Amino acid sequence: MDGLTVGAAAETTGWSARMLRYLEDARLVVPRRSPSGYRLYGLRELNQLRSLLRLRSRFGVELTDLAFAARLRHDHDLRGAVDTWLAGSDAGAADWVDWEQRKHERLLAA
Amino acid sequence: MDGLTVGAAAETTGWSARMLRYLEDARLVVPRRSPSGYRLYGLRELNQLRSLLRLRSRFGVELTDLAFAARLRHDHDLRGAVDTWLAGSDAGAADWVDWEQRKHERLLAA
DNA sequence: GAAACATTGACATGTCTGTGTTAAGGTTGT
DNA sequence: ACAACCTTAACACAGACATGTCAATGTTTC
Repeated sequence: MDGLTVGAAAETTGWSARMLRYLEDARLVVPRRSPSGYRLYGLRELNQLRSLLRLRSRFGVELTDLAFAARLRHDHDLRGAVDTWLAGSDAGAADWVDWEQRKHERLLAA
Repeated sequence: MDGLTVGAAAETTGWSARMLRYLEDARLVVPRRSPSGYRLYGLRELNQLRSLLRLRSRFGVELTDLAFAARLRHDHDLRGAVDTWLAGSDAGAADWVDWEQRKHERLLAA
């Protein structure tokens, strides 16, 4: 029986059982299941849960923020688009001129 | 007359004037001001607004997501913490717990 | 000086997030 | 077999997010 059931995991991590199920829905911390369908939290998941609590309390990170960061990490197109947007938005970006120039040409063409 | 006023900027970009003010509150697109306090949108801001629209429609990126991405880019501590957390929950993590677990999974799958 | 714009501030609303609770039923351990 | 767990599903609700709209007031333009 390696793995804590949802109530035990809740008690040792500080989350509520409800939130553990919610976190699974959000695909942020997904435990494996016993043959009868019980959630089983192993060391890995317990560590994820504890560090997630710290992330929230120390940095005010929302769960949606983390989900987005995960998406950024996996979707390379999205990451490029976001990075480009942020670069254009940062005053100190070195490639800003180039970026603006291309958009300007598109503008004039329209 | 360098810079469009909020209504004109709204019309050429496709946003509403209300949303332009909201985006300024969110610090995503911040125009400069005329001496009397009118918002003045230059090329840079107009480009930001247009590409922001594309980001949303093409990738379903929310404004809060973008704000968080901007925060990630500037707050190095936060970025490290988030990256660490994602590494611990990703399949490709180098963490020993994860490594151990993946070894088991590979064995079981074989 | 009036029309047409701008400003801030507030109220309204629909949707989503985070969380608790409760109901109807399956599983486990003593 | 009975208590104490677990499961999913649903209702509830406060707070935030994304928008619209309206009011009171200042600015630009003709």
